[in-house]
This record gives sequence, C-alpha cells and structure tokens, in this order.
Amino acid sequence: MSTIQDVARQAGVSTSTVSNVLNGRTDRMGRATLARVEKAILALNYRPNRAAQQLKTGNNPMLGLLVPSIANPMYGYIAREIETVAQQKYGHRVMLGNTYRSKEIETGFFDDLFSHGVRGVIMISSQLDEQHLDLCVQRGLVAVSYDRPATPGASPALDHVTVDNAAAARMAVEHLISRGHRRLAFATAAGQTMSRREKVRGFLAAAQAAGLADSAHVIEGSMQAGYGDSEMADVGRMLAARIAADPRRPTGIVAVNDLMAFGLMAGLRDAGLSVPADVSLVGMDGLFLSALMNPGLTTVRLPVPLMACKLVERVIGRMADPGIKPGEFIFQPDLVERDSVAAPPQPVRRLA
Amino acid sequence: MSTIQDVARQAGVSTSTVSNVLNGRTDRMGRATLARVEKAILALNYRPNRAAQQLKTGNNPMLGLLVPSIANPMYGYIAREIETVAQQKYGHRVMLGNTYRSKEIETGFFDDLFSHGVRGVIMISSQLDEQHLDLCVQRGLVAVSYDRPATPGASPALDHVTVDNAAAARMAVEHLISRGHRRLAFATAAGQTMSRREKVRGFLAAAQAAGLADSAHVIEGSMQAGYGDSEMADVGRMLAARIAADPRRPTGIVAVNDLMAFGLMAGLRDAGLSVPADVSLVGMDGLFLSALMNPGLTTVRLPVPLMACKLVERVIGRMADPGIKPGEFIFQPDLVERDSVAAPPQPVRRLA
DNA sequence: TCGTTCCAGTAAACCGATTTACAACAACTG
DNA sequence: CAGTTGTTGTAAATCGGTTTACTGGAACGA
Repeated sequence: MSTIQDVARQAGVSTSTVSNVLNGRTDRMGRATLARVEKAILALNYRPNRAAQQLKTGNNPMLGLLVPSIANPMYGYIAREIETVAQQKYGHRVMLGNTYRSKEIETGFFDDLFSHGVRGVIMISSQLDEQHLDLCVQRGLVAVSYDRPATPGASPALDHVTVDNAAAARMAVEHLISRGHRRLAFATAAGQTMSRREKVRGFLAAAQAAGLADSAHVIEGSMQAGYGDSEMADVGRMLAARIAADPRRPTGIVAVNDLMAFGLMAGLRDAGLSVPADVSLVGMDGLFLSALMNPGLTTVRLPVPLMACKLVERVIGRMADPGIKPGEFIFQPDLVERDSVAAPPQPVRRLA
Repeated sequence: MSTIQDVARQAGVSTSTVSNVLNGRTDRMGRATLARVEKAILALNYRPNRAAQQLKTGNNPMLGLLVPSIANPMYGYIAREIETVAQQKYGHRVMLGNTYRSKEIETGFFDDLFSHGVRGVIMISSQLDEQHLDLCVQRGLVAVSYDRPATPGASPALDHVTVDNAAAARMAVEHLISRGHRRLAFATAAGQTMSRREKVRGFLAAAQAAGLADSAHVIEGSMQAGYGDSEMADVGRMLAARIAADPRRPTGIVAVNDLMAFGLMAGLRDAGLSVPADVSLVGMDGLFLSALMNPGLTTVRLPVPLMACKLVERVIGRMADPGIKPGEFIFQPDLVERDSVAAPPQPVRRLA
C-alpha cells in the first residue's frame, strides 16, 4: 500500500500539497503541480489510510447499523436500503450488528463504535427503555432510531424515523370492518416495543370508533429468545392454535407484522381452518414474501426505501452539522390488498 | 474520550506501561503498578482508539462481509450467523456490503476494506469470474468464499467453504424419483454462478444415473437486475407460467433455491395447478420460511450455522497466521421433507 | 568490592494522514 | 526603492497508540 509520502516523493512535492489535493484545496497550487500530483496518485493507485485520517480528524466515514436480527427479512430489507444509500449517496460504509434485543449487546456495540471512531448510528429496534441510548448520545454519538416515536417528555436526543403505527393498525381494522368483520383480534408477541404498543393502541382505538370495543381483543404469544425472526413466526403458529380452539374466535385478525401473519396462516391451516374463508388476516410490513404466500397476504406496507433514505440523511446530516436539532419523521403506510381477507363466514344457524 | 496518556497520568506511570497492561504483558511490572493501571482504566472508562492501534499495528479487528443482497433471507440468515460468531467468539466487527453481483461494487468494497485497514473478507457470492478476487488477494487480503468450490487449476488463493451442491441436487432428484416421478425439471435463473452450475451438474447426473436423461430438463428464467431477492421469486413465478403452459410438463421440479421455489409455487397456483397434486416441488436452502409455505416446502437444507463458523474461523485464523494455506471445506446438506412432494398425477387416459 | 544479571519501567521513534504557521518569490504600488 | 500583497508551496506539530532500546537500582556471586 502506498502512502501520501510515496505520492509526494513521486510528484516532487511535500505531503501537505498532496493532502491539499486530496481535500479539494486545489486553488492553493499551480496547475502543473496539481497535474503532477494527480498523475502520481493514479500511478501508485493511492488511497488514503482511513485510520490515519480518522486519527487526525476524529471521524470515520462509517455508520453503525443495529438490528435485532438481520435474519428477519424485514430488517434485511431495511438494511439493504440503508447500506445502499449510505454507500452510493454519501460514501459511508456500514458496520452491522445483531442485537437480539439485548441491552448488553447494544451497549457493547456502542463501545466498539466509539473505539472505531464511528460517530453515527442507526438503530432498528424499538425497546421501550431508551436510557442506554441517552448515555451514548451524551458521549457524542449521533443516533437515529427507526420505528419508534419520540418518548413524550424524554430528552429528544435522538432522531426518530417511523411509520405511523397507529394509522397502520387503523387501516387494517377498517379494512376488516369494511368487509363485514365484527369480531377482531390483534395478534402480537410478548415483549413491549414502542411500535407494538402503538399498533395495539391504533387497533383498539379503531375498534372502539366502530363501536366494537367489546369484541376486539389483543392476543399475545410469549417468546423465549425475544428477538424476532423465525421465532416470530413460531409465535404466530402457536397463537393460531389457541385462536382455532376458541369457539367464539375472531373472524378478522390483524398481525403485528408479516412474519407473525405467516405463522398465523400456517397455524390456522394446521388447525384445519381456512384463510380467508374461516378467518381473514391482515399483516403489516409489506415484505415481498407476503405476495408469495398462499393465499397472498393482504398487508399494510411500510415505505421502506423512503424511510431508509431519511434515516441515512439524518445521521449523516447531523454528523456534518451538530447544530441540527433532532427531529421526528413519520411516514404513512398503505394497504396492499391480496387474498387473505374475505367476508366473515356466515354463522351456522343451529336448529333448535 | 480518554486516551492512554490520561490513564498513564492517572496511574502515575508511562504510556508504555499502560500499553503493556493493555496487551497482556503484565509480567513486565510489579503487582502494585498493574493494579494502579487497571484502576485508572476502570475509573476513566478507557477504551483504546482503534484507529491509532491500527495505524501502528496495521490491522483492525474487523471483517468485510459481502453479500449479493442482504434482503435475500438466505443471505440474511448467513450474515446473522457470521456476525454473531465473529463478534462473540473472536471479537471482530463486520462491515457489510451489498454487491448486487456487480464486479465494480465488489472492487470498490475491496478498496474501502484496504483503506480501513481491514485484512479479512468473507464473500457470499459465487460469480464464475474470480479474477478481481485474485487481485485483491495479491494485495494482501485474506478472502474466504462461500458457496463455490475451488476452480480446478486456478491459483488456490482463497478459502472455499461450500455445501456439496451436486449432492444437494442429487438428493432432491432421488427424492422425487423415489416418489415415482419420471419427468423432471431443474428451475434456475439466468446468470452463471458456481453453485448454480454445480447444482445443474448434480441434477443432470442424478437423472442420467436413473436412466432419465431424456426427460430431465433445465429451465432457466432471465433476470434483469441479476441479484436475487424478490427478483428470484419473480423469476420463479414467470417460469411457472411457462411450465404450466407445457402439455408435457414435468411432474417433479427441483428449484435452485427456496426463493425460486416460493415463486414457482405462487406461479403454479396462478396457473390453476396444485402443488403437490399436479406438480411436486423441492427447494434448496432450508429457510425457516419454507416451513411456513402452503404447502410446506420440501427442501434440501444447508448447515448454515456450521458453515458460518467455518467461514469466520478460516478468515480470522489465516489473518493471525499467514502460514496457513487456503483450503476447501465441503459440507453435506440434508433433506427436510414437508408437503410439496407427492406421487405424480396419473395421466388421464384418453378414450380413443 | 566489582561485575553481572534481573527487574520494573521509561523515552522516543513511528504508523499516515491533516493543518497551522511560515517562507520564498514575483508583482504591484506609491 | 522600500513596502505591501498574492501566489505557491513547505516544515513541523499533532492525533493515540505500539514497540524498541535503554536505564537505574537491587540482588547476587566470586
């Protein structure tokens, strides 16, 4: 690997001049000098050593990206978008970490970000407890959080980029109601996250607004590990068994996310129930996989590419200009209709 | 952020001594001194600056990880395993990049690895052309490649960790044959990769061995973008339409991977065909999602966690000891039987 | 007592960039 | 001609660690 000294020697100038070229201060030298330096850079295939740059300047064109589990297709999708815009639009690389929703792992990741001189991080995780985040923000990290609204009253030290989760739940409920459903359920996993809480709130509010407060319930399955990829679907599957066993079961179910919906579909099938003939189902996320399910899953789609752009734009923007105040950015989802919702089954009238 | 100087001052020793503590050379000092230094480190919550360490020592506890697209659930799964063992077992972080199977993007990633002082990279991508890899290996990168066997004759500069793709295809074929299928197809996407080539070879060989050479065909769908996540399923969907339209269509299909199988299932359904009543289907990969499909997808499962361990072990091992020669590590897959394979439909006997 | 060895620890060079302060020298200006 | 300004460039300090070569003193042996 060649160094700035090699380039300087080759071009017959000082390292300062090479550095000036590197940093666009080309007005400080003659045209001929500039040309010589550029030629030398090309000839040696020179690339500045980031470690040295960073040591001196204190920052690193890199972003931290924390996801609960990159094996979750939703997080994989978001991560793809984030990495792509960070790289192509801003020239930043990304350092990836799976947190498994563990506070210790998150804290360890922050430590490593610091020691690597990374100053910005995108957090895809919406644990209720934000304290350890505040701590790392105090230490100087620029953090942007996905999928959780700002905690009212808490110090707004983070940016929040999120979908309107309550609206998403409302859209799902209204869709089911418009098809004639009256007995509704919201299927979710144990473990509070901000987004789940918001979705539950939206679900309940929408049901109440339609006068269905008494026949809308939240069903919660427990998770062992607590992060969700395959486990989320497993929870759905178990939940489906519970639902199927209930004689007064709901006819329309809203799933907290697509993976849960996939599990629910499989579980209902296991129990001999048909979607949508026996029960209708609406997912949330809009994974490309939802189009491949049988039946195709009706789902509330998040504008992932837009949100990813905003996430990256905010971290990098705020790293460049610390004067920018953290903000909250709420995106609107939309409903994608497929085949998992139909009219509720006609109750079989018992002959007395 | 506190520096080694702060620690030295606080403990009343020189920076060399602190450095010795940091690097485990505790025998070079008295017990009391060691204790003072350790106390100071704790008190200041000191973490060494990686950039400075790296600048001096020339390496960085970080790995590059290249995937075609992290939105592909299979790559997400592998990436999760890799990141987890790299971090937990070896204390290395990972820098992630989506290559979209573009040689330019890959090369750009290598450049950035160099400038960040990263010396090891895991490549999940099996393009036929390995030349640009050789180039970066020459420059001193330790590269480990997933899912491609070593090119015979080529310089074995890389480690190769791969599943026995030919055997995987053979298992799928033999399973179909054991259920009575005689007309077989292998569904794949355009664009040669090593693993696809091997699978095709295994498919054809197994068919021939069973005396079915004339009724086993490879069906190839074209891709625009060329990397595969949602696109791979789209190709499957299109391919299914083509298959359904064929009066002499195969009764048993092996898909190049699970995503392709998902697309195939959806496409066959679109065409009014039933899996497995009309056509049987075997996938490859063993995604957790394959268990959620309707019907559950029978698939050849790759031992992803084992392979991920080996990948990480090899890169890090070879970075530590350049004397280790690159090797080839082949893992065996296994068949997971679900509900997408049945006996072929009885041909309807036309009344003459 | 002198010379040697060992122990505990330090000073200083170095990794590869950035940046500040300054130096030549030419060209104006009054 | 002396003084000012502008242009083009450089020397050297610095970021935060690692590592080599060395030092002061105690302990030991002869």
